[in-house]
Amino acid sequence: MTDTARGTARRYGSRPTMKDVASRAGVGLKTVSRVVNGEPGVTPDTERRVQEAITALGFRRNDSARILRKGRTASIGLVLEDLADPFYGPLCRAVEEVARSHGALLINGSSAEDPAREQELVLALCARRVDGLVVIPAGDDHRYLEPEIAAGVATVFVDRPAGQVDADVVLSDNFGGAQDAVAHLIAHGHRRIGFVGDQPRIHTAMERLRGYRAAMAAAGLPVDESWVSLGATDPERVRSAATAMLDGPEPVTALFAGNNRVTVTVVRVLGERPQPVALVGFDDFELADLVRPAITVVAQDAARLGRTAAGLLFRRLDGIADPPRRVELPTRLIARGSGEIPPYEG
Amino acid sequence: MTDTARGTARRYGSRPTMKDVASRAGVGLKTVSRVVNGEPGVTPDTERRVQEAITALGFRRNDSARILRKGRTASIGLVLEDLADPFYGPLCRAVEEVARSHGALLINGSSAEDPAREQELVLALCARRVDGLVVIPAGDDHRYLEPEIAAGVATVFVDRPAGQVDADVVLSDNFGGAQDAVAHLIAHGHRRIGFVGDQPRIHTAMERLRGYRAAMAAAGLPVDESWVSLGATDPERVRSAATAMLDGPEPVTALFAGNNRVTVTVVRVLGERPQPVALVGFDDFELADLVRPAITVVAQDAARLGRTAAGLLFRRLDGIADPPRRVELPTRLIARGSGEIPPYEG
DNA sequence: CCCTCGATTGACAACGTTGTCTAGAGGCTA
DNA sequence: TAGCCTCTAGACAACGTTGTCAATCGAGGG
Repeated sequence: MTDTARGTARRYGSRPTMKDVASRAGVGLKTVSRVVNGEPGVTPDTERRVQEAITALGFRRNDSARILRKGRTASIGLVLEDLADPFYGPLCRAVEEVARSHGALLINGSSAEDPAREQELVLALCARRVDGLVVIPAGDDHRYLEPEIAAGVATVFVDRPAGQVDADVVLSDNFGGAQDAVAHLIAHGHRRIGFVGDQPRIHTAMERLRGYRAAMAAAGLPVDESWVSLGATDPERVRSAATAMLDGPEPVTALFAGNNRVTVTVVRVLGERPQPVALVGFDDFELADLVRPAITVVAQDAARLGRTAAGLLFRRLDGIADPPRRVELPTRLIARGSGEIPPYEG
Repeated sequence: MTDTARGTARRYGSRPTMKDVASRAGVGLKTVSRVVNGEPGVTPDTERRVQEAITALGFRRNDSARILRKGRTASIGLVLEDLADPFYGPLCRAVEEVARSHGALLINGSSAEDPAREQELVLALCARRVDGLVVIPAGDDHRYLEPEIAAGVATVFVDRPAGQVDADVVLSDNFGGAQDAVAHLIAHGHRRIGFVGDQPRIHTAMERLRGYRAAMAAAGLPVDESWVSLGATDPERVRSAATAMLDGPEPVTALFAGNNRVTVTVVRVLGERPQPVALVGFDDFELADLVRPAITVVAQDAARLGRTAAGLLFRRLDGIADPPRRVELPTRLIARGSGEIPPYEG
């Protein structure tokens, strides 16, 4: 296929290049480049001829080649746990908005809480030469990122700290939020309070557990180990864990649910029981105010987490190289009723 | 900076290339390429030397260059309305999973329901030479995509049909679902039913309106135009639209809410009124069963929409070139109570 | 009329990878 | 030992763009 032939009838699947545009417009390659990029030094007449050729051929600049040449991809990577989780949607969107305001695209992937998959995704993004990474860690050892960070891939961790790597991190005050939640229940007369949390290898789960224990200790209350469940995340296991606490030998009179999915399941479980049971959940969720009783929660601002992280990232990309920061965002207890239910002694 | 120097101490921000690995291992460039890609024809000893050099330098293949050379990016683009919307999270995740199973990454962006932004995003993705596109249209004219589609960018539209362009499309049965919803209300004795829908330029909004009218007509019921509200999407306007219908001269006794966000707002409005009002919402949402009364909805399977679309897309990428398909997925009426509330005559 | 200067334009190399092709080493057969 | 074949390995071009630099042209000044 000759260049002339390409200029008029191209094969399906192959796209015209600047060379094709150039030969059709009767100008040099570099002139096309100048027109495409709006660089000065092209007469209006030449520019018009080039524009016509561009339109006629349906030319669109190949950014792969541009990226290769320029060394910057104008894209950032986001690795999170699960896009379908309502907590991460707003976070992702917030990161996207910041990226957009800096002219960057967002490539993202879900780790499904699997460290191997997290690593695979992160390294795939590095191979694409994303300018920076926002990572919600699934694993607890990120040393595999060291060569990448050393090579200049700006990296910010969100929601959970990185393992074994010194980098920017943006967290919620999980410890303080959990303390507030449990203190709220204690203030309403509860002494036996259960905690249904996430996998123990997840940092937020342990921080929330720590907050739970601290609040209990601060009130001089003992914690029976049968009141603590970790790692039950699927609805069925959450259900049986909660039921065991409520019907056990030392029955709890209130529950603190460790994340939004756990809360939703616990709400269902409690709804089936004859007597009301107090509940505070970590993470706010839509309609929490419309369930009866309305659910008291410790709210994190997911969008703010994302915005803050992306902001830090672009700060790094702008060349600011001060030591890694650790930002902790406050949580907010939203009392809606379910936390004020007094203890019910069966 | 000499090649030797690069091999030992590289400048921050510049990464080693295959050339660096090759000179460090004392082999040719192509041999490194072979090792990196697991191609045969390398003796174990040579391979070991190359691997050592790779590890020592922290080499990672530059996929930008690879993409440029191979012509395939192994990435697909997804343009949707808003990632923070709980309807799109699962859809996005489903597309991602299909992409992953085909070894592709997902680049996505939110159009924020703005046609100009949709076009900007789509064309940016085309410039990146994504292999294919999944688009949830915001605009109604997609002729700007014609050169891209002609050039081989496989494109599938989801949730709403494309405008002026012949391409694969995956939809929910919005018309049928709306009919079901309204018929359900009619079956429970309602004769004056209001519809609070999305912007009229959105295809799904018009289809649902059409279903509403068809169901009313099928039951021989007149529709007072004060019962139809289109375009009120923000909570404040939905609130006043619903209130106007409920308190107007021809007050409605039931409401059909046109999408998940509208439904949530309407639930709030109804919760503040003394007497119960029947409601069916389009789109299911978490906790719809826990609100009192539990909300009857017409459910779409967002994940299935995404899976189906991505499946069609990869079919095209595998070279199957039959005429564009239009797939319509069924909706499901989930009766939970709010639709069975009988008419209350104030 | 010649020289200079600024503006416009294009030739060429480079970005880092992969596909093609060829060279060389070594083993086997006749 | 010659001839052939297989296997390993590297040289080189190409992908489509952008940065550098040099060439050309017209205008204006001496």
